[in-house]
Amino acid sequence: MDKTYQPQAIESRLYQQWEENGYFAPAGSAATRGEDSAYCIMIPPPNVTGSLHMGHGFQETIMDTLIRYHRMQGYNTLWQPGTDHAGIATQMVVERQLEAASTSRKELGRDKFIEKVWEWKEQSGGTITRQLRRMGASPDWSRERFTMDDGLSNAVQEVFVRLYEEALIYRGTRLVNWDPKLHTAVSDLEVEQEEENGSLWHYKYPLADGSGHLTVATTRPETMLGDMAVAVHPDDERYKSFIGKDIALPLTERTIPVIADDYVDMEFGTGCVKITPAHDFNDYEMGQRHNLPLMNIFTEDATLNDNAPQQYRGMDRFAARKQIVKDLEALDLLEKVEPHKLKVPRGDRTKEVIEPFLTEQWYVDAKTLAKPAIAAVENGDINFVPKQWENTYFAWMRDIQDWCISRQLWWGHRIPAWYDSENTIYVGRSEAEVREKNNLGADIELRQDEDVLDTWFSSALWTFSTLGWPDDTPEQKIFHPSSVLVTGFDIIFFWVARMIMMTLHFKQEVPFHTVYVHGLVRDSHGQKMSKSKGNVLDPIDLIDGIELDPLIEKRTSGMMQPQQKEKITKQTKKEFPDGINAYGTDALRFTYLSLASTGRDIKFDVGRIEGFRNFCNKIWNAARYVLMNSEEFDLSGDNYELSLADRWIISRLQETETAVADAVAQYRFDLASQAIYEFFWNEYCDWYLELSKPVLWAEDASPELQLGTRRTLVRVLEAALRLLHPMMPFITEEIWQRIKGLAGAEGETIMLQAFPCADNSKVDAEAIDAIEWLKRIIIGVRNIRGEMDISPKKHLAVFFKNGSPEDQSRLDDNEPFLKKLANIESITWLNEGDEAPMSATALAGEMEVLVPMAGLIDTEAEKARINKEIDKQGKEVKRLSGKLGNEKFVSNAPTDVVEKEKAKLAEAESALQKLQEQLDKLSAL
RNA sequence: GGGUGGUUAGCUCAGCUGGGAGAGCGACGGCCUUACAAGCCGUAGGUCACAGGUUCGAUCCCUGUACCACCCACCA
Repeated sequence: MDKTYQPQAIESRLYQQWEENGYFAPAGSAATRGEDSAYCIMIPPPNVTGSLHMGHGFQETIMDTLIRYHRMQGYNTLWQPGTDHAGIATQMVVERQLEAASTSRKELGRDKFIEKVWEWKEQSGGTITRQLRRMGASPDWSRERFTMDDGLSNAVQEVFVRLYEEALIYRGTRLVNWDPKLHTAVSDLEVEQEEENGSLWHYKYPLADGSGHLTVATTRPETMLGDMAVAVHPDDERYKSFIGKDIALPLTERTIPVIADDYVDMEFGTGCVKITPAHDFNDYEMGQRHNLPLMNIFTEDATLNDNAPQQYRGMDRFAARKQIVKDLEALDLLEKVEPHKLKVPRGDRTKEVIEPFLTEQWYVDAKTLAKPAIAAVENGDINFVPKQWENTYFAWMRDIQDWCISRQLWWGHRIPAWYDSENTIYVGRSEAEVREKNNLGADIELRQDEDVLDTWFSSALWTFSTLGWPDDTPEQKIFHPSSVLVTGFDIIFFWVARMIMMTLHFKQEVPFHTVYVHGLVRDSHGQKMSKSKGNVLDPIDLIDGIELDPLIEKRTSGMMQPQQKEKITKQTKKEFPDGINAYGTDALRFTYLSLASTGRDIKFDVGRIEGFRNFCNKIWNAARYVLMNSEEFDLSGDNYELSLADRWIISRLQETETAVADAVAQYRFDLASQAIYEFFWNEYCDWYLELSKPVLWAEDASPELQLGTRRTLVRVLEAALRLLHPMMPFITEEIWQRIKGLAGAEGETIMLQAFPCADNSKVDAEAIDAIEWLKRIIIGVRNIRGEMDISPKKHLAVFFKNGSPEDQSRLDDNEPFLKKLANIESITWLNEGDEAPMSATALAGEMEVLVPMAGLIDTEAEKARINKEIDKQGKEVKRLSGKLGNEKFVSNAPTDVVEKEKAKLAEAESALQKLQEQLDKLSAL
C-alpha cells in the first residue's frame, strides 16, 4: 500500500466494477423480499444538458448515503435516476447556439429546431450523469428515465387528458406573466420580484370639462396609453367631488372616468391611481369590478401596438416610456418626479422584465387538487424534515392560484388538444382518438395546439411515471410510495407540492413519506455561489484538483465586463494561490455530510475538506498498520484472549454504532459523521492502535493475547469500514477488499455487506473504566512533560502514591501499556510511609502520579503549574459548595442531581487539598 | 406588510425536550517515536447578541429589542 492515500488511483476502477456487477439494482422481487422491506428514493431529475454544481453534489451525497445505508441493511433498495428536459433552460441554450450561428429558431422552423435540441441533448446529455458517477452515486442506471422519453410522455398525455375530462384542466383568457423575450407565458413561481431603483412620476390628468385636474402617480408612464380610469378612495375627502367625472386622457383622444374603489391607498402617492386593466394585475381586478374595458397596447414583443396613437406604434416599451415622459413634460403635465424603489418582476431564466399580458392559456385547477395534498401533510402521511417547512407548504397551498401550464415554447410535451376551424377544442391521446371519439371525418381539418406544457407538469408525475404508470407495473407495487424525497427548499412549490397533488389524484397515495429539505450550499463567506460573482466551486474540481490558471479561466470565461473579470481574477488568486488540491470523492462527500445539520444553509470552506482528506489518509494508514501486523498471521483459530484494550475498543464500537444509527434515523448526517470520525481517529487510532503495540511487539506476550489483539484490530477496522461505507464508499471498499479475508468476511463487495448493528452485550463497563484510568495517568504524565518542557525521548521514572488496592491491581494489569504510551522507564508503588522524592504531580482520582523533579524540572515552573490547577479546582469548589449550600437547591433539585454535585464537590476538594499540600512542599524548599 | 431561520472560541459549526459549554480548522510550544509530518504530544481562547420573565438553577423555556439571511404578498 502507498504511504499516502491516492483517491484517483482507485475511484474510477471501483465505480466501474460496482456498476458492471449490477450492485446498484434492487435486490429481489416483492415475492422474495416482501413489500415492506422496500426502500426507494426518486432522484430530483437534473437538467439533462446541465452539469453538476455544489448543490447537486450535496444532495446526491445525502441520497447516496441513505441508499447505501438501507441497501446494506437489507432493504430492497431502488434509487431511481433520470433527467429533466427543462423546457425553458434547454430551449434558451440551443437558441443561443443558433444565434451564434447567425440563424434562429424561427428560421429553422419547429421540426428542425426540435431536432437540433435532441442533437444537443445527445451531445451534452451525458455530462451530468457522468459527474454523478464521479460522486460515487449508486442509482440503478439501468432504469434511467428522461422526462421526454416515450413512457413518460405517455404518462403526461394521459394525465392531461384525464384532468381535462374531469374539468380540472381548462382553457382561459386572463392576464398572465408574459416574457417578451421568450414569447411565452410563465407561472407566478417563475417570476422573481427584485427591488430596483425607479421613479415615481406625478402627472396632471385634466378633467374633460376643463374644470381642473387630478394628479396621478405612476412608476410606468408608458402604460397610460392603456388607462381606462382613474381611481380614488371612496372616503377620500379630497377627491369625493371628482368621482363620476371624466378625464381627458393626455396624448390620446380618449376620455376615461374617475371611479371610487377602496383598494386605493389614500396615503400613497397622490391618492389617485391610473387604472390600466390590460397591463397590471391589480388594475385588471379593479377593471372587472367596475366593468372597465380592456385595452391592450403591447405586442408580444412588448412594443406598442396599433391601439396606441400613431407616433408610438412599434416602439419598445422602454423607449416609449422615455418618449411619453418627454411628451407629457412638453404638455406641462409633469408635476414632479421622485426616486422610488419598486419591485420589478423578472423572469427567473431570462431576467427579462415580465409584462402582465392578456392571453389565452391552459390552467390546472390547483385549488381542488390542493385540498387532499394539504390533508396528507396535516395527518402525517407526509412528514417534512425539518418540520417547520410544513408551515411554508401550508401557507402556499392554502392560498394557491390556478397553475398556468401552457408555454409558447417548442421544446417540451406538446399539449394534446386539437382545434377545428371553429376553434372547438378536442382533447385526446392522439388526433385519431379525437376524431373517433367526436365523429370527426377526414374532411374536417384539425390542428394541434402549438403550445407545450410547463416542465414541472411532467416532473410532478415523476414518482409514478418513472415506475411505468399508467400501466400496472410490479415496480409501482413495490416501490411506490417512495420513502423519502431529498430536495432543496427552493423547489417546494415548484415541485414538491405539485408532486403531492398529482400523485394523490392519480395514485390515491402519497408520492413519498418524508421530505428531507436541505439548505443551500454557499461559499465560505456565506455568499450564494454564482457565475457573476465568480465564486463558484465545481465539485469535480474539488475531487480532481485544478491549477490556478484554469480555475481563473473557468471563473471568468464569458464575462462581459473586463472590470469584473479582473476582480474575480484577483479574488480567486487570493483565495486559491496554488489552485485547488485533489481531495478525492470521499473527502468531498464527508465534508458535505459533516456540514449537513438540518435547517440551515451551509458555508463550504475548503479548509474543511482538507481536514477530511487528512481523515482519509488516517484511515488509509491505520489500515496499513493493521495489515502489517496481521497479514502474515493465521487469525482463524478460536484460541485467543481479549485484553482490556480489546474489550474497550469493542465496547466503544458498539456505542458508536448506536450513535450513528440514531443520527441517521433523524437525518443528522453531521452527527453521524462526527461520531465515526471521533471513534476512528481519537479512539481507534490515537489509543487502540497504540495500545496494541506493546502486545504485538512484546517478546514475552502470550500467543492467545496476541491473537486476540490481531483479531480485534482487524475486526474493528472491518466493522468501522462498513459503518463508514455509506459516507465514504471508495476508500472503504478498497481497504475492505484487502482485509476481508483476515476479518473472516465473505462477499464480493462491502456495498452489500450488512451494516453494523450494535450489540450491547459487548459493551464492557469494566474495560471502559480501566482504559479511562489508563488514559488519565498517561495524559497526566504527558501534561507534565509538555508543560515542563521535558523531552519526549526522556524515559521517566515515576511513582504512584496514595493508590488504592484497585489502583494496584490496575497497575499490575497495565504496566506495559503505561510504560509504552507515556515513555516511562519504571513505576514505583509507594506504600503509606514510604519516602517520596520531590516531584511534579498529576492526579488520577485519589492516587497521585509523581514525576521526580531532580535534574528535570524547575521548582518555580512546577509551582506555577500547580497554582494554575489550584485556581481551577478552587473555582470549582467554590461554585459547587455555593450551590450545595443553597437550601432551595438541595430541597428542590432531584436527588440524583444533588448526589452528583456532591460527588463532584468531594472530588474537587480532595484534588484541591492534594495540590495545596504539594505546593506547600515545593514552597518549603 | 406577513412569515421562517440565525446570532455560542479568531473562523465554520455541535450542544441530545433546563444541572453553569464542545469539535474541526486556525494560533502557540515541543517532537522526523519503525501506520500516518495530510502525522504525534501538549497549551491557550467564550458575560453563549441584548433586556426582561419563569425556575432552587437558563446557552436551552417564555416575552420583547437589535442585527443578518431567506420566503411570501396587489401598494400605483
